[in-house]
Amino acid sequence: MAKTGPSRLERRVSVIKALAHPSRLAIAEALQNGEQCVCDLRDLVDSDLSTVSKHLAIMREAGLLDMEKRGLKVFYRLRCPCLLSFFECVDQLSAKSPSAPSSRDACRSR
Amino acid sequence: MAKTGPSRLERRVSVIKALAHPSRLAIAEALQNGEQCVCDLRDLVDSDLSTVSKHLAIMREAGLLDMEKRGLKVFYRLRCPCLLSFFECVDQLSAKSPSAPSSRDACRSR
DNA sequence: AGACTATTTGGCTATTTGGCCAAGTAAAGC
DNA sequence: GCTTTACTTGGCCAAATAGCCAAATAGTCT
Repeated sequence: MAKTGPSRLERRVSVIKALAHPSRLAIAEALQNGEQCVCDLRDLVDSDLSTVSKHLAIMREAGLLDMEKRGLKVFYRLRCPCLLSFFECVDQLSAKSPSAPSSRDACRSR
Repeated sequence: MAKTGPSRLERRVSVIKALAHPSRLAIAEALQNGEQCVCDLRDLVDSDLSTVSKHLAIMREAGLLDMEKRGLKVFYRLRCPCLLSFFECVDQLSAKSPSAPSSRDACRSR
């Protein structure tokens, strides 16, 4: 039963990669307020529809998004609201300038 | 005072990008157990020392790591322990197969 | 069926990223 | 001051990623 598949590390990386792009991150942020169709998201990130569609495919394959077709439109939504806490962590890390002198306590929890 | 600098989105992206690579993520995970020197981390990810050093620079510039030179060795440590909760979120997202039928409740908190 | 709208997919190039080697720097030991 | 150890930096090439256009698909409407 050689059901090896991607390791935990690889799965983690694919989720993180799916957020590691300005347009994709902006999409994830926007979807925190509820589902949106592809054309709305295209307006948000202002790039070609095909480009947006490919970004969404990456996020979907990483497990970030669910899609649902209703009529002509396809609606995407976050599969997990835990992104909120995820972003809080990211913001704490990005709050201070890189390795600045007094940055040792960028997060209070230490 | 045109002190624009990188936007919040760009800063978030740079933190996330710094984790979006198997070696870098493995390093971040390892550092959850405390600081390590570069040569230890090189053993961990098993690539050229120069490659590891560049990975560490990326993580440092993103604000993820602090470095400290003691004697000949350079020690790196996480600047923020909130990565734990970050990874919990990532794991919830990566736990289920992409958009599988019954995956709507990959996270209980909904 | 044909036209129209919304989205995805394929193909192509341009840019970015990753990794190795070689050279450079910095602290320690002799 | 020369050697060794521990790392960083620069250069170069290969591979991955991003974005655009054109073509394909799917659902609506007439």
